[in-house]
Amino acid sequence: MDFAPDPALSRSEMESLQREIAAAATFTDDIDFTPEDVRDGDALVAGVDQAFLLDEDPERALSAVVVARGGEVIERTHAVTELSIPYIPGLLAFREGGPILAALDTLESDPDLFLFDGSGRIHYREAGLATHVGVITNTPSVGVAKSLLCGEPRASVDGLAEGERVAIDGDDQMPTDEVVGYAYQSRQFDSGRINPLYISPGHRVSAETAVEFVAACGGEYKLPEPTRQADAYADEKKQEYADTNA
DNA sequence: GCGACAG
DNA sequence: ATCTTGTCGC
Repeated sequence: MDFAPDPALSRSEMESLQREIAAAATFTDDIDFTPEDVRDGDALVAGVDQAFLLDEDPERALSAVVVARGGEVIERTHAVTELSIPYIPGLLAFREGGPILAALDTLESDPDLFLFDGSGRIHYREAGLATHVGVITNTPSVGVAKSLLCGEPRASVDGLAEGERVAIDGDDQMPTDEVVGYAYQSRQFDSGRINPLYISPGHRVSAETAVEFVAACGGEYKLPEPTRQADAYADEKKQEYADTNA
C-alpha cells in the first residue's frame, strides 16, 4: 500500500486515502519506552516544525527536525522543498507531508517518537498530519496543535490551571465518538490567559499517553521543548536562505 | 444557504 | 503559516 501524501491526487482521492490511513493507524499504545524514559533521557524525541518561503514561485517549505535526548539536543537537520498545493483545512498532510518526509530522510539518528505541529486523530477522518506521517514511517507519533480543528471539548478549556487537561470527544462531523485527544494546559499564568495545546495520537500512542509524552518533554514554555527547538531552528534556517537568495 | 476550519 | 512595533497589564 502506498500512503504517500501525493499533492497531485484529487480531493476525493485524498479523502479516501485518509480513511485508509486511519484504518491502518493504531490509537493505542504500541511502544517500547515510556514517558518516564523520555524524562530520564532514555528515549529520543524528535520535534518537527516548518517555516515558509512564500515570496517565491513556487513557494517553498523549510522543514526542520530537532532530536533531543533528555534536555540535550543530539541532532538538527532540515530540508527545503517546493510546495505544490495551498493549505486546505483537513488536507494539511498533502501540502506539508512530503516536505516533512524529505527532512526525516536526512536524519542520522533514529528517534523513538515524533512530535508534529498539527493534529493527529483530531481530524475529520482521524488522519491528520501526525497520523499520516506516523503511519508512513511506522513510528510512534503525537500531534501537537495550537488550535482545535474539530471535536468537542467536554468542558470549557478557558483558564485551565497548569497541568490540567480536558478530553476532546469526536463530534458529529467525525466517524467516532471516542476521545480523540486532549486540550492540555502546559503552561499558565495566574491571570489564566494562555490557550491550551491540543494533543492527539498520531500513531501507536493513546490519547492519554500522548499527553504524558508532551508533559515529559518539559520546557519552560507552552510548546514542548523539541517542538520549540524545531520552530526556532526552522526560523533560523529560513533567514539564512532568505539572505542567500537576496 | 449557514457555519467551521491544524498550518 | 506570514506580514510586523509598540504596548497594555500583572
